[in-house]
Amino acid sequence: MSGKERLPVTGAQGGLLRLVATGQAESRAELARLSGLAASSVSLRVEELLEARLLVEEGSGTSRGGRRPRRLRLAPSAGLLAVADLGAHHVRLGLLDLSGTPLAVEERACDITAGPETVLDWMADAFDDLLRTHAPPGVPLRGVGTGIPGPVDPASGRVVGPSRMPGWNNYPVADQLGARYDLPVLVENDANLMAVGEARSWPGSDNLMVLKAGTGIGCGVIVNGRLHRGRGAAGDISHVRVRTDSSVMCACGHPDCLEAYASGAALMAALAEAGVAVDRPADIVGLVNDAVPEATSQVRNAGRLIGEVLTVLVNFFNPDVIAVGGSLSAAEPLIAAIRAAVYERCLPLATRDLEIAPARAGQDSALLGAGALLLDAVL
Amino acid sequence: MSGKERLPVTGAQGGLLRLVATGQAESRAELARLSGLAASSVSLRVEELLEARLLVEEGSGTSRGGRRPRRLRLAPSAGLLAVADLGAHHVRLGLLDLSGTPLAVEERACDITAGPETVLDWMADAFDDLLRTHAPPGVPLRGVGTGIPGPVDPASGRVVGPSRMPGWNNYPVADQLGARYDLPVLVENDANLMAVGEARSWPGSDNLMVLKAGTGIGCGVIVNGRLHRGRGAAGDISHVRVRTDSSVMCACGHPDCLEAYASGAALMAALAEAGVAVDRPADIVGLVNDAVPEATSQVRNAGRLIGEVLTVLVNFFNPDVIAVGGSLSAAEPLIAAIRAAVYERCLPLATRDLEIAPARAGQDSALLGAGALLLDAVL
DNA sequence: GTTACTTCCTTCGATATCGAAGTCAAAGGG
DNA sequence: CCCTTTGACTTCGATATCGAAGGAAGTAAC
Repeated sequence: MSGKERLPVTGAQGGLLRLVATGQAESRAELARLSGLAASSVSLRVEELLEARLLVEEGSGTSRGGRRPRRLRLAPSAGLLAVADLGAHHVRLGLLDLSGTPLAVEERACDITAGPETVLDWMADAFDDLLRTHAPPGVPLRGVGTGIPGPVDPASGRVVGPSRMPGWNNYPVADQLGARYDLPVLVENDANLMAVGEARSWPGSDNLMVLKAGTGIGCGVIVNGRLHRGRGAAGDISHVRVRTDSSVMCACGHPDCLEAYASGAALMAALAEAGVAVDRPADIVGLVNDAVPEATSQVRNAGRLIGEVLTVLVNFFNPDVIAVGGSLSAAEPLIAAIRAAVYERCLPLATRDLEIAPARAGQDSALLGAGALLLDAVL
Repeated sequence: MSGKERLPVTGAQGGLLRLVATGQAESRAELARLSGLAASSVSLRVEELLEARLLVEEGSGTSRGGRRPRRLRLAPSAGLLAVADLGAHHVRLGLLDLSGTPLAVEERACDITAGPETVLDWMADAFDDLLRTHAPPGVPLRGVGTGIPGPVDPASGRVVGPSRMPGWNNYPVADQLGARYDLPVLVENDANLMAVGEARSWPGSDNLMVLKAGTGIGCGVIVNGRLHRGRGAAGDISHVRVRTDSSVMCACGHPDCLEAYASGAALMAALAEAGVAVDRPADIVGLVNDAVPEATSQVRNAGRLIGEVLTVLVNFFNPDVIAVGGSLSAAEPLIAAIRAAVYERCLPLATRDLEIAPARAGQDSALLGAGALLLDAVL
């Protein structure tokens, strides 16, 4: 993360603006409760933010038994964020306002193997396109962020030892974007962004795991409401050894990695061998819905293997929620099999209040997550 | 945790006092740096704390190139904490000053199966003994805490579903201690306390796992410098399924739990079967040091199994440190086998800066941890 | 309609914090 | 030795925050 220009706010104002932007607070009273500031101080700061045209007052909210609150909203003209979610073959691009609401989202084909210079330049051009076509006039861009389908060193914004991204190793992604934009820049692993985006859909749950079941298997971890990065590699579960009868060598050099059995790529390979050819992992969901036996049994087996890995993590981490996203998550047998494995084997204490459910935030969750993290950099 | 009386400090004073108590700061300048307060504000607050006789000025520290700092210490008369670490057959009892330094520690035999009323009353009597014999006159007791060898619900201070503690299930431990002391009371799982105590010995490491290898296998997790509780059960790894040839049923009702193979209890049973009888898990260390082949091979195997479980957690959680404590940790082959398994199988990115080492805090780590957590409740 | 109560928000004097400037006390270099 | 530099505090006026009190605007019950 790097960046220079920030919103023209001082100390306490930033915190208040953030509470409004994230939707946690809609009135001065809520701001006072959540920020811990005195109600009088909140009123003063809000007055300044209204003056600065970063907030607007808009009608009134619903009464909670007394006077109705005056509803506060982020001014539409406060700023924009340009965010991307880079995948192996596609990119999702989005333009968000500062509250994280998408103004425009589009998906384009993009070959990540073309190398970082090409892809990032192309991405920046696409951002410029989006801004030209969808940005209201006079609204400034405040930040730029992208998700990367591989490990990212959070401090330097570099890609570190990615598996399917030739030419990207150790490339300073954040620096290059920063050179073009002179704004706060965010570069983060895609599963981590997805976790942050998803977390907003689970208010009250401070500890969650977000599983991304697509071509690969990714996982993002939210601890105490914040993204857990560890030393930059946290959340990786794809190269955990699973208990199986057969033995398969994974690309990482170890035998019997979860990814070699339960990823979308592995499922596609197994189905092809059984005579059922599909192009993309998402197509497997269609096969399952059409009750193609090979597909259902493969997906169920993948769910069981994933679930067995999760048992360890559930006992250890004891999350409130496991949200399952990614293109395979639409296959019901997958989640059913995960649930079965976890609930059977985990400690009752750990599963007592555990919810295992499909992700709620939808396809844009990584974009929303990028917006949420960028907001922290902007304020 | 419950409690009423606190130290007579207001807002900012508490934070400063804590920084001194935890040893993070020794001078006004350090307090200013760490607290984020202005140097002038720090001086004012420190003046008040000196006035209140909670801090004392004591000589001067070493210069960092300029004027020497005036060293600040917690006043010995600021208060005491009474803490205990309840085990299956023994209790360690300690009297700490507010900076967590033990004034007195002793270990007594104690049968936890006697039930909570008996044990807790006995414990309180033991605290009173300690206070009579070792407390300087006029120094008030500020808090009471104990570790429990089983799961504890952090909110209510109750024991929840313990395995080897008949009669304790759902017992309101915190309430009973609170009824006798009218002070802040802390009740926490023993491995968690150990983790908190150990964390202080690893400055700069914000994410650590502390493994307790004794009669059972426990684990405490520090995330971002703070104890991770999850929903109250976090850190449990003893009932994770391990990969083995044979199949053993665990007391929890599932086959092949880690505890059934790698705990001190399991090792003792296996050694007895091989004709080598020992009384306590700690005795196994002696056998290993005497190069008794059965013992060494059993311990090494236990280390391998523990290490294989840790691989999953290292990839997922990506800690800075895994500290191994408990009575078995003195056996070098145990840690060596853990290291071998983790370094062989984990992602290089995850093990790049990972340190796997014996616990540094020694036998009193749980007592120190109880002191550290109590300090938060007291300030 | 009247009364009681709740919640939202503002006013205003008391208090806490900040930060720039200054003092104090050491280390290090000719 | 004297000077410069560095860091550790203090002083003091400017600023931000607090909190008690009160007005504003609603709900709920009778």
